[in-house]
Amino acid sequence: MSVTIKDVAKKAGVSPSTVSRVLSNHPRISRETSRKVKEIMEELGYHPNIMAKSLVSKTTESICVILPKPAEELFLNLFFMELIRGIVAQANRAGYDVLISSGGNEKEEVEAVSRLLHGRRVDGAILLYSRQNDPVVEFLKGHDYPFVLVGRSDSYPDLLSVDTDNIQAAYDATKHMISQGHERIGFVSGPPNLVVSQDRLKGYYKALGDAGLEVRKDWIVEGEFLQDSGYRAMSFFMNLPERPTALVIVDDIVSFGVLRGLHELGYKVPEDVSIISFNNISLTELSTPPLSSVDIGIYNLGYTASQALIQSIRHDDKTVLPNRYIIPHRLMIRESSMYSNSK
Amino acid sequence: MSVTIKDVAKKAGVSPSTVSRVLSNHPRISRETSRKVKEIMEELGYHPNIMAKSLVSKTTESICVILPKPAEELFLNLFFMELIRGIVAQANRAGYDVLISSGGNEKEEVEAVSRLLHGRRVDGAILLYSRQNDPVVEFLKGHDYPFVLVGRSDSYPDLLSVDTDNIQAAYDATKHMISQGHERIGFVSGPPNLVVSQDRLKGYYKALGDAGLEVRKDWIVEGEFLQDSGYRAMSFFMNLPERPTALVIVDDIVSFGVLRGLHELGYKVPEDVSIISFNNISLTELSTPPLSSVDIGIYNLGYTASQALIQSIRHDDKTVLPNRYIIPHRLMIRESSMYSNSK
DNA sequence: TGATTTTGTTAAACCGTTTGCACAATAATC
DNA sequence: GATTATTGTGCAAACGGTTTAACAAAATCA
Repeated sequence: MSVTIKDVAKKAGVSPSTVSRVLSNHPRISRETSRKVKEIMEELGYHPNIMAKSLVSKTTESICVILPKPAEELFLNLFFMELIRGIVAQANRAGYDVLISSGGNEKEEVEAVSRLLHGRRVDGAILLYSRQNDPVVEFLKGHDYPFVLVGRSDSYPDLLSVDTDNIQAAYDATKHMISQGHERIGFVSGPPNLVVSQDRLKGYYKALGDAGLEVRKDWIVEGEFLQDSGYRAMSFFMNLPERPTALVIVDDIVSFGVLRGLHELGYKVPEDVSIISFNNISLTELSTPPLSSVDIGIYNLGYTASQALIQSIRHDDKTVLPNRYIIPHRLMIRESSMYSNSK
Repeated sequence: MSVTIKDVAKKAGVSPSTVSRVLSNHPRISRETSRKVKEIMEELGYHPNIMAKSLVSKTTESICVILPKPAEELFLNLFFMELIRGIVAQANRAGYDVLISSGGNEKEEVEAVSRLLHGRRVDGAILLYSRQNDPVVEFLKGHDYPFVLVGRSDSYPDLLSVDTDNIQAAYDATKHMISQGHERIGFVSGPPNLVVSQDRLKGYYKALGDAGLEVRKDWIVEGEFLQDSGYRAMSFFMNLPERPTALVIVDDIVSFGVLRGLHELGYKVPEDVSIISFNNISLTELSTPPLSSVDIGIYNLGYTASQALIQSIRHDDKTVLPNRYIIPHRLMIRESSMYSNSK
């Protein structure tokens, strides 16, 4: 049927092993033989059978990405796609293929991962934003399979992971507001049990502290990563006798809620309230006004995760590799915070 | 190292072939043997080596998805992720794995696909929104590999494809505006060379015709799938002596531009202008006001594509399969078009 | 009861590669 | 010129399964 190494060997008048050696650039193959064999391969349209190859080499040159179960927060799709792009780009460059898998629930996820790794279909796995006590993590750890975590590295500080420095990111965002002249800066946080919420809050505290500004509990509101949370936070702030003039918001999607609320009440952004949030999903440029946001380099997160995983797969244990990568962030200042608050 | 079929065989006191037969539910295996072997497999933690299996079976139980080269229009990410979710869900259910691939340019894409299919790494491919004269399509067609097109089926009417009935979708959207009492309905189209723009325009014409409404060339504007296009279309319309009271817009992202422009000029949606657009990407609910949109079932497109491809891979040529699947759409009516225009 | 069919199992070949070892031919060394 | 190293290639055994053909034992038939 399809042309094999033997066909090439026969036609070239050499043994299959020689052909194989030509393929892998074995040093002991003569210039001449190599040339001839390659010619025949071209002529016959030979393509190595990846399955056969990985059967003997015990390595598949591919990795898998486990998508968290169906994202309730739809906008996460933007996140994931960007991550996947980064992952695929780097993997392909390194000669690896990427397999996407997802399960309806945790049990199915473990089954999928188990099939892929036990069945020797992939060499390692990338986990996206895993929750704490993730059974998939336990599985992978238990079987010593190579894998890398994207985000939430704090839940598993000893594991290979790629993450954002959320404390610093929040520090920078808050600092930006301060440098615009704001002194009354509120914070809209996410679910308090998530490390990302905690870290961003910490950065906010730190920036206020460093600037000698007072922390006011009533200028901090917790919520979900949902538009509605933003809306509610906004009405809370706007009803205060003393209102913040700037808001640092834990996620872009929450900002959309805030924007909408402010718009309904007739407040102007950034004149009445300045806003900056996190993640810089592609919608931030589209909102009215365009939203300042901390770009956390999502593509880069994926790219680096892929790289780290492949490195760890190929690793020969002679040297020791870093197990934690922090991707730099940067402020994307847009209209929503372009206003100098001169008292 | 890892436990093989032979280990199981030895421990169970049977031959490897028997174990293999147990695995594939061969009818001639006795109840008793099967039970015992399965027990041992469980005990030893046996997992079949997929590589070995597919080496002999010449089938990999996996498919690949070719991502178009880096989307300039970022929002396409939402599209793709949703599609991929659908593809992966159905593939996994059918016992197939999904491999994601993307190339920086057309040449690389062909190389990637060639490696995957010639190398017997995957059994078939899914192409997302391929352009016309796609070299990847030519490659797959030329080698008789199974594949399916998502969208743009009109460029290749004879190939297996999954698509939306864009004419009908636009017809329905326009009809909706008419039923709200609008008689001056404008259309914001996309690039005129794309089949999707053409089809949606056709549907718009048809609906107007059926309702006995006049088609006015100055109420039709062409542009890109970009926010800016919407903005420009909006200013064009608003400067006309006789302005439309409703707009049918070829894509959600374009609508965002329109919304923004209207907002800046102080027009109210839907009171001054009603709006509906297409695709219902997850942002439509977030805009101010929430945007009416024709949901084209993106997840479903992916799901069906996956199904169709796997069916075609497994197909035994005895029966003939449909080669074109149309995914139903439905109107998602939100605030932007909830206004009865009584003259 | 002997012949025939059915049932359950196995031995061996094969799928397409890689790779350790052997070996001849050539080159380098003394 | 004999000895040793180097270079280029082939043989055959894996890798972990599936599958064809063969066969003994049990069941069915006449």
